[in-house]
Amino acid sequence: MADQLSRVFQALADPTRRDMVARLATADATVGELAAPYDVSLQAVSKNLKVLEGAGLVTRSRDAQRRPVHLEAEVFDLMTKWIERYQREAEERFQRLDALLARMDDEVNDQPDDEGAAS
Amino acid sequence: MADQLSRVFQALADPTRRDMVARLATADATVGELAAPYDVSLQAVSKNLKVLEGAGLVTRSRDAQRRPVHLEAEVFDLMTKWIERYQREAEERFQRLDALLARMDDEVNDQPDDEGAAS
DNA sequence: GTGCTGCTCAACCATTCAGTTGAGCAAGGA
DNA sequence: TCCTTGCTCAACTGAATGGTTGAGCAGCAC
Repeated sequence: MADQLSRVFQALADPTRRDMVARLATADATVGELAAPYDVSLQAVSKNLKVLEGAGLVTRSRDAQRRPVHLEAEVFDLMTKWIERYQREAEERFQRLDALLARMDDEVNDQPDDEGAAS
Repeated sequence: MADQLSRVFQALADPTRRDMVARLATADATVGELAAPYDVSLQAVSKNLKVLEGAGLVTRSRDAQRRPVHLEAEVFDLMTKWIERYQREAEERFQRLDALLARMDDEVNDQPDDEGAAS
């Protein structure tokens, strides 16, 4: 099976599942409540919940016949950590490039009559 | 076609593509360079790059026969904005629940002999 | 018990996806 | 000019995905 990070990204790649997560952020809900707004079968919603559950984004408990669904928001950290790492690396690289360009610019300005400076 | 946010999540759901993004964070690379570490055909890598490109995570330019690949890190913001919104909502909800529990606890402590306090 | 509600499981189907191979194209280098 | 390099496109394949329907089960209500 894929690693959790892959499963989280995969789970959120579907607009319906993202919408479910969005709604669960404000309140827990039963499968039926979650299914109501969508024009698909209850079974399809149940399947999507299984995907979210497999990614660790959601847990299901039991209350008589109902299976209330609860959002586990901590899993978001997995993603944000990954994203921020490479966002930061790319940003730092951009800064270095910027500094390099500035330095080259300075050298040109410091020696305006250098025979190599003009093209 | 799916919306961009879906395409970004979808693109990053694959470990190979995430690894490519990770490597592109430190330096641009050609298709061949990117393909080198993986045990798949060049065409497969080219296809994965197309997915990343479709998500806006990457752009390709031209340098003679080579097609240098460049990471566009700004797209990460799309994801982090989505994530942070619902992370925040879930967090606030948790805070409210916490406050409610604290308030209930206070009421019990304030009126310890209330006939309704004990079950 | 019987029946209703809320949900899951199993089987199936169409579509998408990640990989393959084979062909071909653009841009130097001989 | 022909060859090599670096890559893309097209067609195919097997596996996974997202949906369907039908059956069935757990937990109340009667």
